[in-house]
Amino acid sequence: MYLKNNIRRLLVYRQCLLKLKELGFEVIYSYNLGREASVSPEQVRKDFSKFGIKGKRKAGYEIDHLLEALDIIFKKDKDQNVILVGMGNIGKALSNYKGFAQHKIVICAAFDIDPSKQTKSYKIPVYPVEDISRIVKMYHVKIAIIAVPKPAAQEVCNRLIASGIQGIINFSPTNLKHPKNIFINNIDLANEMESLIYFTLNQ
Amino acid sequence: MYLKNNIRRLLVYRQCLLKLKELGFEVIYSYNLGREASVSPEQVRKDFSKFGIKGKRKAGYEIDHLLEALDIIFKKDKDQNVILVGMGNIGKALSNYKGFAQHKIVICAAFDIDPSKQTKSYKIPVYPVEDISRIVKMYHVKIAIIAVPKPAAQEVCNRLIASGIQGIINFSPTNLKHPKNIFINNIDLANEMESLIYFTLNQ
DNA sequence: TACATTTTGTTACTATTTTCACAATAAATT
DNA sequence: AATTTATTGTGAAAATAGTAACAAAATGTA
Ligand SMILES: NC(=O)c1ccc[n+]([C@@H]2O[C@H](COP(=O)([O-])OP(=O)(O)OC[C@H]3O[C@@H](n4cnc5c(N)ncnc54)[C@H](O)[C@@H]3O)[C@@H](O)[C@H]2O)c1
Ligand SMILES: NC(=O)c1ccc[n+]([C@@H]2O[C@H](COP(=O)([O-])OP(=O)(O)OC[C@H]3O[C@@H](n4cnc5c(N)ncnc54)[C@H](O)[C@@H]3O)[C@@H](O)[C@H]2O)c1
Repeated sequence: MYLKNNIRRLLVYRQCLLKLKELGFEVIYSYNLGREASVSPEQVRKDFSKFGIKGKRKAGYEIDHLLEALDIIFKKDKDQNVILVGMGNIGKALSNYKGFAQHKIVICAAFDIDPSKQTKSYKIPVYPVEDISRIVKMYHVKIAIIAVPKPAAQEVCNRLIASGIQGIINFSPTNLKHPKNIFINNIDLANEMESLIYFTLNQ
Repeated sequence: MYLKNNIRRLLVYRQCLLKLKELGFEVIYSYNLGREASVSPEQVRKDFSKFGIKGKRKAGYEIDHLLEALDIIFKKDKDQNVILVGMGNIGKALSNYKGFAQHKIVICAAFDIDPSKQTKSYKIPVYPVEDISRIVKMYHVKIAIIAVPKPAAQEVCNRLIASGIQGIINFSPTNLKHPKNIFINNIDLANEMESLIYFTLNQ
């Protein structure tokens, strides 16, 4: 079953629901949430329906109930440890970001090849790359972020996979070779800009 | 016509082609490129076909010809000026990045509400937000990047649109309200991590 | 030149996603 | 209690995307 867009939308709904809750709402209708998330009301209902999340006819959905259901889907009962490789521009930005905490995402360690980055002056400890395997095992880490220059990315990827990492966010603008049981989410910021430019300029 | 995935794949092909060219290839077959881009050969051919890009039966595609065709599709004949609002963690990372140049993307100015950021010590000039409209008009800027905290994002978005911006990359984790002729590409890094975690943990 | 081989380009097919339509039902109103 | 109204949940229809199959074309070979 192909659920990619579905999952992405659920995550958007989650953020909208937190916002709406903060604004004092306790119950929402599919069209409220749809308006907030830029999605059609039918799509909202179908997305919830696919995961067996129920509302009440005429009375909409209880926000707290939705958030609980989403927490179960996304396993938000405990923190998810993540490691970061490459303490450069992007790596530093990510390691400084406080917003991951409320998603229960914790960057528990970072790694860099440059000894001058391996200090305790960052918010998270920065180790040499040789320590990846040890730390991954120690903290049962499944997810890693690659934020190294393009020429180093494949080598880092291989090392991560050999250490037991199962999912990778890759910021380097290159398509990494990997076994098909490993998930890779490429975030290519230049391509994101280009595609925005394309759609903007072609009306 | 819904071309979103198509366009994204073309951008991936572009990066693969540049790499393959660097490795000395002059001609590639759909399966070479497909392997490099993690896409089926049929999909590669279909994508090109949709944009009228032709190869030669039995002789594949000339890399230079493909790159030229892609340059036309993505209007790479001249630099594309882009502005950046918010000179914090993400803003600084983006403004330091040298890789945009080879995509002909130029961050020509940045803006921040904090006077201490409005210095000439960054690689690009940082102005107060009141100057957005003036600079946008002066440089004919169509595209902006929002890298401000969530609570400021909508207000910044409104100002950008009022100044004539037509496309926005939004790093703040919120769904911006906007007229439908404006394109918004939301890059929500926490959600990207969450969706990777979802797919990784659900096998 | 005829024949075999390879690879594109496209059409037909399949799968998935989104939209539409409306019955079911809960709440509100008379 | 009956009626009206609003909203969900879902099955059917439409749109989109991706896969497979294969004829057409280019190249190589006997
Ligand atoms: N900065 C941006 O805004 C931006 C935008 C788009 C894409 N990217 C991509 O993101 C990646 C990181 O970009 P950046 O600007 O942070 O780069 P950067 O050069 O600032 O940082 C890279 C870091 O990786 C470390 N490193 C190099 N080789 C390593 C290895 N083998 N193992 C471990 N660490 C290693 C370096 O010491 C450095 O600290 C790059 O691939 C870049 O193309 C960055
Ligand atoms: N840093 C990350 O890794 C990361 C990860 C995910 C999401 N984000 C999101 O990206 C956005 C930026 O994150 P950051 O870490 O760079 O934040 P930051 O706090 O480091 O920087 C924000 C910058 O915006 C400026 N600013 C505030 N209000 C403004 C206004 N009204 N007009 C112009 N400038 C204004 C501030 O002065 C500051 O320089 C946030 O919305 C954040 O949620 C960041």
